Amino acid sequence: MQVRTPVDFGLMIRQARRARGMTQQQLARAAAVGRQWVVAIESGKPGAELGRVLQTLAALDLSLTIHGEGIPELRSWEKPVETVDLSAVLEAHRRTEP
Amino acid sequence: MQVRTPVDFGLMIRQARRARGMTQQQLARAAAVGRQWVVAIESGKPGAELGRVLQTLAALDLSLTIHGEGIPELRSWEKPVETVDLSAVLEAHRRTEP
DNA sequence: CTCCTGTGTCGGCGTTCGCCGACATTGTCT
DNA sequence: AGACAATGTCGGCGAACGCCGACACAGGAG
Repeated sequence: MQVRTPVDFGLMIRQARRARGMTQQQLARAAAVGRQWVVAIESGKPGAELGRVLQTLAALDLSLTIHGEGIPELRSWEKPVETVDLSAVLEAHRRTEP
Repeated sequence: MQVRTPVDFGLMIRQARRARGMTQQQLARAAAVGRQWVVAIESGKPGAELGRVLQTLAALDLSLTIHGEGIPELRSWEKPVETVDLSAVLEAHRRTEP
């Protein structure tokens, strides 16, 4: 789901919170923010501080992805391990030493 | 690319800005924020306000995606148009009226 | 009906943000 | 060498943030 505005964040957070059966109070504790702040962010407050937003997303186990020109698809440590065709390697080896 | 912390946002924004050959000043103008603010966000300021961050991402033509349990994959208006096998439809029609 | 929970709003307070102007530093030109 | 652009940092100021306590208003459960 794409997010373009603070309101989008609000809707997503509320939706995820409800889906987990959490109350605003519980989410606030889990994210280490005030309950009021949760009310504010869920209503789409544009002035909300980035750090707390990310804390909240983490508390809800939500993940954020960014993409566009000049942005790699994955982080270096997220890169899948290079795959190898083991059979081909063994076959090649057998040919060298029958 | 996944973003978890304000620093991640900073790195991505800087990378995208450079990829577009923009200066901090230009980005600041395009995003309607102060040049200093760009310096701050690129260094990963956690207190940065959400609204400006989104403005900046938009100015760089970057898109944010959120996913997790309870979050739909697409917005309603983003749902791909239902595909139809035109050939099958025509074929079926031919069978009814040869 | 009453009690309780969940949510939204108010005022107050201390902290922090964001903008501006100015300066220092670095790297790249001629 | 000097000149210039780009970046990062400082202080000051007004505005907004976020937390707290308290209250009002549904909505259910007893």
